[in-house]
Amino acid sequence: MKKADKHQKILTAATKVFGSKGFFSARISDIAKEAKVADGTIYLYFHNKYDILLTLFEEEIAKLIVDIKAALALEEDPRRKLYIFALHHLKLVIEKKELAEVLQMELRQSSDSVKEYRVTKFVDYVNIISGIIHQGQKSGIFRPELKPGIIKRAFFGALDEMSRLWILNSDHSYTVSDTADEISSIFLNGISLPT
Amino acid sequence: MKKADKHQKILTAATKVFGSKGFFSARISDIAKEAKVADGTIYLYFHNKYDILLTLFEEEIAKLIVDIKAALALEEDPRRKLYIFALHHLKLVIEKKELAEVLQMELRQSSDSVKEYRVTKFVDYVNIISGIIHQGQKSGIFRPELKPGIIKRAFFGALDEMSRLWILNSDHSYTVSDTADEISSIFLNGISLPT
DNA sequence: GTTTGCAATGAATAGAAATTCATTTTCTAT
DNA sequence: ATAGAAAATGAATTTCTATTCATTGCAAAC
Repeated sequence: MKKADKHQKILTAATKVFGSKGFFSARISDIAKEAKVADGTIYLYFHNKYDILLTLFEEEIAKLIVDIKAALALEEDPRRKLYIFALHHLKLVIEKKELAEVLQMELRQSSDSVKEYRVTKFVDYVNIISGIIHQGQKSGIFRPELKPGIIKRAFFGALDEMSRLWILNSDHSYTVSDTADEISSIFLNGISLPT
Repeated sequence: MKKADKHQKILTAATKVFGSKGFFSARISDIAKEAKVADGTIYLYFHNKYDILLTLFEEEIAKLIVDIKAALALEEDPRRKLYIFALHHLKLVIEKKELAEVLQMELRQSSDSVKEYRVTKFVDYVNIISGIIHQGQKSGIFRPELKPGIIKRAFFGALDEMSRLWILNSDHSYTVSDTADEISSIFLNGISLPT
């Protein structure tokens, strides 16, 4: 097995374990077991437990940003873009459940190092939304008096809370597309100028 | 000092410590120090570390639900009610910063016991919103095809995400009332029937 | 002033788990 | 086939901190 493979294998295992038990309750030996390597092997690839979490963020959120930007590049209309963002985000939550669980929990930790991290990668992701709002305001589709800084948060928060419902309760009363429809519909009605 | 005082003193200290370091990184000795009691004293009032967290939820969220229900009882119009909820919630975040931090973080933990807890108290709180939506739909003010189960989440998520911004970044670009205005305005526009 | 019972203390204990490292296994080049 | 290097192993060590409990302090009762 190539070195890169084992790096990824450990990260995948860590995602699973962190996702189900949370960072603090996860033991290195759990991750090792899941990845089918010895405990010590993990230290050949990562400095320590926290480094695994950081690397996971770094690599996974980066991928995510690339993906969603690619999807958005195909659209011009800000209204469509907002919908695409919602759909894409919610799909991700279903398809990469474990990763979503890790993000859900760990982004909220208040350890200083996570705080510092958050202001880089995570904010990049959320700023994609304010970009869309901005564009819509410039082209006269969205109400100009609304603050993109608040809307991006509100919109992201709305999506994120739905994820929480799905992840924590395994509740699937609502489908991804119903939810994306309904949330973007509320927001689009809420922020669009009357025509 | 009366017994009840010390119980409260420890809870207050715990709120502060959990809020700033998170449950897992907080040491019992940190809490003891903050409360100005000996480590052992804490065990005269609580069974264990986790019991402190649970009690904190139990007592504080209960107070919160009572408060907000009282404020809402004074209003009849569902549109006003939604605004009041937003304002009340955001005010709380500012006034009881440490409690808000604890809720932010700990409600997202995936330990089974927290999960179980969440389905009782916390859901009661969020259900206040769906109650308002329901009322508004019955009286023909809100679009009837929207699902209260999604809206409540979206609305709560939007508020909660703003809290996160304030708590984690000490960012105060936006005031409480501006934010409550803007978020409830977006939602009210988004969910109301055209008049 | 002494006894009694409850509350508080904090040093000692115990358990858990992150990390290390001497040893073993696997791979690579000759 | 074999030496030497590189990677992997997992038992032993170290660290950390929740919890315990023998001791001390204190206030009311007698």
